[in-house]
Amino acid sequence: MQVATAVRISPQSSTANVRPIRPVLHDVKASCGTCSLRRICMPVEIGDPDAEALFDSLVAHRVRLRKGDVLFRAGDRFAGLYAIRFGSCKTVSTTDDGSEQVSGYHLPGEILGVEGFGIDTHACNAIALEDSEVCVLPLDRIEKLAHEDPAFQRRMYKLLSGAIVRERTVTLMVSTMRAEQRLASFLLDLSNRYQARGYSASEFVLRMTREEIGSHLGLKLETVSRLLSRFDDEGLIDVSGRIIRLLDRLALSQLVATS
Amino acid sequence: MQVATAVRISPQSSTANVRPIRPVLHDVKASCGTCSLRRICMPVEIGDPDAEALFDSLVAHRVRLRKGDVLFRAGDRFAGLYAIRFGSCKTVSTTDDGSEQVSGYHLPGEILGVEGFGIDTHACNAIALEDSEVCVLPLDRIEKLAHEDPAFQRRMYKLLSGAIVRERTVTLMVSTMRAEQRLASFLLDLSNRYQARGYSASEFVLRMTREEIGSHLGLKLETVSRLLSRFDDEGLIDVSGRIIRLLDRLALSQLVATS
DNA sequence: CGCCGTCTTGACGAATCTCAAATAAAGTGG
DNA sequence: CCACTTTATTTGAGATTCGTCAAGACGGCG
Repeated sequence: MQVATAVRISPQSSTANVRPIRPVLHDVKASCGTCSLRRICMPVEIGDPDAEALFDSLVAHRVRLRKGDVLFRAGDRFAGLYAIRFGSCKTVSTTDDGSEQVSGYHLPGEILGVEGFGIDTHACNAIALEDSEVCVLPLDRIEKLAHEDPAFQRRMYKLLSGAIVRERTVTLMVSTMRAEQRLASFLLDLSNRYQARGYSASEFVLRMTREEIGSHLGLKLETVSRLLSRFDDEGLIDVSGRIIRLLDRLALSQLVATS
Repeated sequence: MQVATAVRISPQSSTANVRPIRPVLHDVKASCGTCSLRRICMPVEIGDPDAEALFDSLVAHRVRLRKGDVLFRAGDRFAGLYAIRFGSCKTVSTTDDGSEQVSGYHLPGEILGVEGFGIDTHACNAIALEDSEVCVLPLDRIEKLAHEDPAFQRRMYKLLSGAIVRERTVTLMVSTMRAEQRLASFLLDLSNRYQARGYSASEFVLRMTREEIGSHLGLKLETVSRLLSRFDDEGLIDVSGRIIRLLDRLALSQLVATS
């Protein structure tokens, strides 16, 4: 049986020349039914007890990741989806002509790997930004469940189309907004997502470097740094390294809205 | 029964305040089996005669669109997917804060509406760029076929995940490439897609205005115009209004590849 | 304590946008 | 089919935003 293997990459090597160091597998009995993130992760439309029973067969096991570990790599055989249980991951997309970009910043309850669904290989790299744990949802179980339960089937479609819409929003943001608007938008989005997960909406820790944030927003690290400093000066936020406190959400929203 | 109605919008009104003028419905008996675009549009992995029979039930009818007609609008109830039979469409995404972008330029054989799949409403507007005809694939037929035929199910997943990957590529292009690279990339992509459909790879007509192209690439119309002129001066392409002839693909490719 | 990766800040330059005006093309009604 | 209106395109000059290069500060870790 093909299992997901998480490999750790040494900090200096970015993507090329990585060797598997430590396959980390945890075989915790996992159940979505008792998971606190279920609302966010896999909400079934109706509280159907049958569906709930089906759900418990979805997660095969969990994988522990340490900061920098690679969950999957572009070109890897698509074996299933991954749900973040705690921690955070980034996904990095690469083009044939060498350019590279942080395409996503993923929080607990979010599903990774959707871009490989239906294709046989993953199209990006997923890397842990801190010590994390993910639930492994094997492809065959997903397909079985989808076939048996129309509600779950629809949930899968929703997952995929939602990813399309989110990608478009990112494109739109990157191509129509100025740097300050992109960053404000990024901070507000993070705030909302943390809040939805029960964390503080006004204070959180950025798990990405300035460079990674810049890559995600189509900016250079110096621009990100300068803007964070400026937002701080203007009293919009409070920056202490990677700890961010939002002081004036309204002003941030207005900044995004200004043409 | 809810059917797709194509409405025509007057040129001056862009998106807001549009009224249905002329619901155009054609009830041509349609079959994928005999369609010349099948390879591109709905390729089934194996030439399975059973699958082919199923396929013929997929298209309910076809709709004729005139230039400027709206196929569906953001917020419209999602009733199914649309396959372009001839002609071309653009999709326009809007954010709540008012910014708007041409998110796609769609050619014959391409499927529209995937971003609404699994959600109950469409998330963007689809507008005909010229007189066109699209096949209507109603949701219930898609779901039925997907449930009965695993190969078709996989095809659907592939369609959705492919859209995710394509969106990411666009984001990456917009956020990492310079204007000239984006435009060169756009022209080469169009050329490839026309070729795949049996049209000339070296000469084609742009169905979008400079402004729409700019919107799609995250550029202003003046920049698009200037660059087209420059490519023409440099002998890379020949521009006559919206007719484009690619003269030096290699140079265009190299332009895209240069860091 | 010193190294290394990360972050901050400044000065300068290049890419792209904005504004403006002229020209070309397309659509409209007689 | 033509004159007229509207829209689309081209091109220039100047302004602006953001990237580039560079130097130093900060902070975690061995």
